[in-house]
Amino acid sequence: MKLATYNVNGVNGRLEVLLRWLDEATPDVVCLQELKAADNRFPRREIENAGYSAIWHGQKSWNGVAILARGQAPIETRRGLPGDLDDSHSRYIEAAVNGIIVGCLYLPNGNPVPGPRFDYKLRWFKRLGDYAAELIELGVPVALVGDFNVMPTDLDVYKPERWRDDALFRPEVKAAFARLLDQGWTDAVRYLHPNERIYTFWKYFRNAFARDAGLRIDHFLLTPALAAGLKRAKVDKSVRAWPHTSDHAPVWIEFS
DNA sequence: ATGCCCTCGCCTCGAGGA
Repeated sequence: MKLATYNVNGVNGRLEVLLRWLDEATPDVVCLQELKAADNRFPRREIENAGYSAIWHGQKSWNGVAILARGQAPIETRRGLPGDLDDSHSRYIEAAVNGIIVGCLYLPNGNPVPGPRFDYKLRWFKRLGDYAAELIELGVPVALVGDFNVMPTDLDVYKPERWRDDALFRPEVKAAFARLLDQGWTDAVRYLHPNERIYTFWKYFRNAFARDAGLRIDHFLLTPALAAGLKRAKVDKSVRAWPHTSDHAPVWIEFS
């Protein structure tokens, strides 16, 4: 099974790039983030014509997540993270697909630090941790996939010293990610490539992609049974160089 | 220390992104 994640930065503005990548990469299941589109603006027909069924949780202008599956319909199991009924951001959707549970998430950015946005990020991360603990206790195969907006270690940042005070790299945020690993989740890309510099995002500014000034912030967290079957992991870096591309590249893993 | 670029909205600049 080939499972992918792609922060598209606007699903309609990015539709041509998304469809081209789906055609070339043919992932079985795809988690999308930053749709930046209301539910009725999701390009369902174009994605179905590409061979994918989808569920999505949209929002006008901001956020928005979706799960796509090739040749089958994802069965929605959750929409929105538990723990705060007043949370209006569309940042989590979950489905049963291909015999596993896939949670697609877009964790808050959190900048500037300090401030209400950073507080919201920490609260959201706490809710994710509480829910992830429940999921892993179930003993069923689960993948938590998406844009976590955290670089877990110095190896995941082109210039760590420049990012120390940023919401993506603050100690509290790295600690929240580490707590997920302590629960028993496996960071799939890092597990397969323990010492490699791997980035999934490059700013649009300052020619960051050409300089390879990147960050690794898009992740796959796997329960033990899924991690045991891991075969490959790759960033489709070439997509980041396409015209009108996202600032993130698609990332995928393969497992049995 | 800041802006660099890019998205969306109802809009030709502002907010947010990371």
